[in-house]
Amino acid sequence: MSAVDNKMDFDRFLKNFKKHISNLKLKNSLQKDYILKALYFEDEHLNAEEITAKVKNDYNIDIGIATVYRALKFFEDINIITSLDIGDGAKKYELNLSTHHDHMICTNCHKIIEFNDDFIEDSQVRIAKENGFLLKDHTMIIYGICEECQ
Amino acid sequence: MSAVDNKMDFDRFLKNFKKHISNLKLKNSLQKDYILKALYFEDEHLNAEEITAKVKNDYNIDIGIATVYRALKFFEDINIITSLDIGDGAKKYELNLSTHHDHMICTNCHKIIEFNDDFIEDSQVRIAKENGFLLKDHTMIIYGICEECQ
DNA sequence: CTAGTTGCAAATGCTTTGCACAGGA
DNA sequence: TCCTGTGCAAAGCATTTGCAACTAG
Repeated sequence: MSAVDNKMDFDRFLKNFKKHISNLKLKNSLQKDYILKALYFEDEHLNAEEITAKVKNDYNIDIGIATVYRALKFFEDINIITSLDIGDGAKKYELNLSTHHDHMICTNCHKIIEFNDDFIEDSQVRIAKENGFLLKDHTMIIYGICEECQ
Repeated sequence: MSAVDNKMDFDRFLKNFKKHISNLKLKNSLQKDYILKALYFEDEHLNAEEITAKVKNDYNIDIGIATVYRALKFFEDINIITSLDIGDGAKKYELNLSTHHDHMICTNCHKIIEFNDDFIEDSQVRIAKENGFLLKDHTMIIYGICEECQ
């Protein structure tokens, strides 16, 4: 995908987001826009500190880490981002752009690989049903050693 | 299972544990014994603070929370306990008594249900292989609303 | 004997909160 | 305007670490 497409896509994404929170009668801000931009253009999963640094340095926006944490909680509440705790200190965050996916993490270099598996999705539905649960969501993390680290 | 059986089982478990760390040329302690006892006899998944309280109050053993954290890390390293982060603050810990299992959590009452699913286990092996990962472990948490809370 | 363990308290690191001010609807 | 969001600094919490005393092997 070219940089131009990427930018166009982000503009569309941002427009949808603004409409969405407008419908919810919530308030937006410059800072929130740029946090989304950071998450959109960064392939890695970012934590709060990394987002703060990126918005400050790359986009030259004045922002405090408290604002980032508040915005991330806001985004998670309205379900446009997902947080991921891989157990190495700070939580990482990612946009909910595509369908649900899970994560595989290299315990050596901490690389994160996303995967989507229909069997897992189906199993989750079945297991919830078997236990009388009303399914909401699931997270699955597979730990291993990636090809390069072996 | 009766209380007597339970006690016998724990005695056997503890004896095996002592032999295990003796083989590894590691050192045991009274405190570690009682942390294992707390985990063994408590059905709930306990966090560090709860373990400390139980050892202190129920078994009248002098223990500090730092020791509990250090012991838990020790146990996790030699693979006799597993930690579980359900995202509500402190990590919870459980003994590795039976085979691997995953968790389903009620987002309303925070009840934890354990389940074991062969399809999930198989999928995990297959996904790791597909991505060239050397499989080590996985965690899966299904979130939903339990029968009573619906 | 001595390396690893303990309790305590202080330190750390991530996240949240109080407050006065600024800015979006 | 009004209400909510913001940056800053301080507070909060779970977890870790330094240290001197202790203890299992």
